Amino acid sequence: MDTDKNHEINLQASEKQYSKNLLPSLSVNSVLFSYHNEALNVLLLEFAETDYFMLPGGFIKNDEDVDEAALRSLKERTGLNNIYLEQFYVAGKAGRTSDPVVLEYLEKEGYTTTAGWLNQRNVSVCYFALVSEKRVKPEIKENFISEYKWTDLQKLPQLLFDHYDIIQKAISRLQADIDQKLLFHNLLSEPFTMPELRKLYEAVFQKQFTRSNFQRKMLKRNILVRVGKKLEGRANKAPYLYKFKK
Amino acid sequence: MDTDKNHEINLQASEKQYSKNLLPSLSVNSVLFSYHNEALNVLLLEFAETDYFMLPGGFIKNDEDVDEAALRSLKERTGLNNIYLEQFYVAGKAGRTSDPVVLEYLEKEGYTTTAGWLNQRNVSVCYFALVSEKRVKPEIKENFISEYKWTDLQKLPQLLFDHYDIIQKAISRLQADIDQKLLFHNLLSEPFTMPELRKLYEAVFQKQFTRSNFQRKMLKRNILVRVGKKLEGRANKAPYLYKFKK
DNA sequence: ACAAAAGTGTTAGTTCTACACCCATGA
DNA sequence: TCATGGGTGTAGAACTAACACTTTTGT
Repeated sequence: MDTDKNHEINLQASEKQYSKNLLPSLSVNSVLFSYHNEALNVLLLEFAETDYFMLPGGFIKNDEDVDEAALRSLKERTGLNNIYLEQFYVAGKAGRTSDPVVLEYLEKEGYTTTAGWLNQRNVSVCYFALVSEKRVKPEIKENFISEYKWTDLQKLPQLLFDHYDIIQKAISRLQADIDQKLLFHNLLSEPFTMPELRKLYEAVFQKQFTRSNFQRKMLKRNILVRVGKKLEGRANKAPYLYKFKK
Repeated sequence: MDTDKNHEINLQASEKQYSKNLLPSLSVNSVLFSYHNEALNVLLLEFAETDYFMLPGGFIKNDEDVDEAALRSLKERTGLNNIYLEQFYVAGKAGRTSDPVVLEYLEKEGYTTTAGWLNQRNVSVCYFALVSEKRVKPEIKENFISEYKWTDLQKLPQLLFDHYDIIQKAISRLQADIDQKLLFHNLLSEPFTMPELRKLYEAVFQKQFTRSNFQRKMLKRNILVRVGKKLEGRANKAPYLYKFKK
């Protein structure tokens, strides 16, 4: 009974998507990381002035690779072209998109349950992206989105759906890949100093690294080139500047 | 023009799936690994007596988690319940399901392009599964599938779609996870000997491990318990037997 | 006794870790 | 000249890799 009814609802919503040449029941979500103020930040969107936040996402066109869809939706949102993007997870739980906060809001505002993309069955292919600070100017044009903000990972607000879990999985994957794939150069603007690089690692792994050993380890990998000295007005020895070796 | 036509085709096929309560455009595929004859094997299905093979897969019910769908389709195919299953990739290229071999076969046999699940746009959530040898009795009930076989990874036949890439990605992920998540105990039947365990590692990584060092490394991790000696009729010292410590 | 293959030991080399020491800079 | 913080050195521990030696077993 009840499942039959839900099925009808899904079918209708799905046909709407098809009419726009979009794959039904499927979407992408992106965990967009930046490094700012010595902390790892993530881009969040506020849902309808509820103080609840969510990850940016988008749908997939019929004739478009899923990877392309992720790149396109980020480009549309941030204007950025050369973003490092990595697929890391599929969120596929059946009930993942029925969030009480959203349902209550829709009911209060008089939306029918077929109103939009919010509460139908949805499987999401999740990506994380790395961007240098300040390169991004997000734009909000979607329905239900009232605001965006960069949030320190240690101070996450309340998140809708399963987006908290998705963020945690993104962090795990970033930690696993940052060394192997040398991802850090997507988060720092060149040139950078060794202490800056170390603090980035400390933000990513949420732990301290011994200063001297960290420097030795990075230098031994032969992936950095010194490009001079940093002459800052600080009461200490000026650190060297480094660039990432191509 | 042409894209509009394809769109119509997809929509029709999609509605067929909905009528069976299945999510459209989305499926799961499983790379089912076993360890047999000192080699890593993978379960493949032959497509319509063409000598081309493919991975087992299945669709996702409307009210079912994607993970559940993967488990269910494996259970239906192999009868196994407690399988280790891990999601590792999403194959999402737009053209991935149009394989010339399949298209030619369908045309030759007089199928229309809306005939089945074979050549519509499809995004596949990929899992790898680990099973002890001999526990599996695959059954073939699908259309177009003429045979199944376990194949040595070093002797793969020609594969349809992007299934070769998927298998390679599965191996990479298995290599990355086998130590961390102690996956080997899903591939060996207990009790096992240290040489057997070593040969499993050599099959997974396709390289030799020094006998003495491998033993030391595994024992130091404190995850194995000796349960006696193997008294085999072999002209050499009988190796110890081990079980996996829970 | 011998071959085969398992268990154990040894040694040199490398890497990790903690900490000490020195150096440059601005107040 | 002092505090701050970056750069470099070093000794001990831990880990790695190659190889030698010993033990068990069936023929």
